[in-house]
Amino acid sequence: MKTDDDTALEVFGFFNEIGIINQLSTTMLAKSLPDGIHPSHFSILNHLVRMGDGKSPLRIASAMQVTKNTMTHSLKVLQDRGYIGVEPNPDDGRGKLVYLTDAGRVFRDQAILRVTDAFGDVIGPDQLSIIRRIHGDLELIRAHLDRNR
Amino acid sequence: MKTDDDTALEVFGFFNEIGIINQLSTTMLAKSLPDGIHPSHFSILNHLVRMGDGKSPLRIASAMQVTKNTMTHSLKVLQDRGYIGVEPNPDDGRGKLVYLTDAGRVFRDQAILRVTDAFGDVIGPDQLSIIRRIHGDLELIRAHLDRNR
DNA sequence: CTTGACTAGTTCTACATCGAACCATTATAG
DNA sequence: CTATAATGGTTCGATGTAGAACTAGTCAAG
Repeated sequence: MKTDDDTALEVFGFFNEIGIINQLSTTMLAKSLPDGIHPSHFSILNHLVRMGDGKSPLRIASAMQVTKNTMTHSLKVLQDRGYIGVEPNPDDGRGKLVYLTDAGRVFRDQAILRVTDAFGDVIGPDQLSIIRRIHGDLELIRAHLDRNR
Repeated sequence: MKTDDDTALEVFGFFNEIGIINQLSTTMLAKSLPDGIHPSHFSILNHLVRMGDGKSPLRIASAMQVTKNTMTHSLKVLQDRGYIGVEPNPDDGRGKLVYLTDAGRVFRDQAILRVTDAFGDVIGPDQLSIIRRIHGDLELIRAHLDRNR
């Protein structure tokens, strides 16, 4: 019969597996990006392209699951590189809005190509079918964790 | 018909989901550990308890998927706290061996209780069944990434 | 033996990230 | 209206982590 302890180990083992996969994939991603651009920066650009820009820093932070102070820092890096522009929100004196620049879009598109290449070398048909199989379940877990934070 | 780009987005979305789950679970874990003990530190203690101590720093680093310089740092923290002892390897003048102290074992056991509590509040039967369902697939992905690093 | 390649750990520097304290603006209650 | 609470961002200090260069010990080839 299963004890609570067994269950705990099961849960812990699961998140451990998640952590290592994250570690390995982040490292792969980092290696296929140019120097000075961290995976998290790329992720922000990608988010803005896919979801549309003109979002507030706080909204982006929430989507990326990082704190707002981290987002302040990351946006500064992207702004210094000329990939985004940050402007005050005309409707709210406290807020700001983030826009992609042309350079930002170009950089993101080129980065996608390089990243796709790098991952294509490692992710074969077998892995792809696993990814497709469990993606929905991962979404459920993520949504649940997010809701019960 | 599916293009390469669609596939890339699928793969990217998968790792993104993994990253967010990792982020959320790490944050949960961090909150249920006492101040000054990072999840990665806890993970090392846990590893030593489960796999047996007397391992070299490099072996532990490899198991945790961090670099050896990171491991040097983490072990120093654990040693300062009195949770581990580090001794020279009698069979290899270059190497060292890591041992758990009694305090380390006690701390780990207490931490397990607190962590189990915290996760028990969030992980219900539905989540547990998902975890059981996809754990094997995650192992496959992890092993593949590890092999093709 | 001795030299050159390899391995185990450390140190240094850089950076992403967090928590906490803080400022400015907006919203709400009395 | 005014005082208080809540919200959006920034700044500061601390810390985990990676990459590169380095030291010291081991191993292998001649």
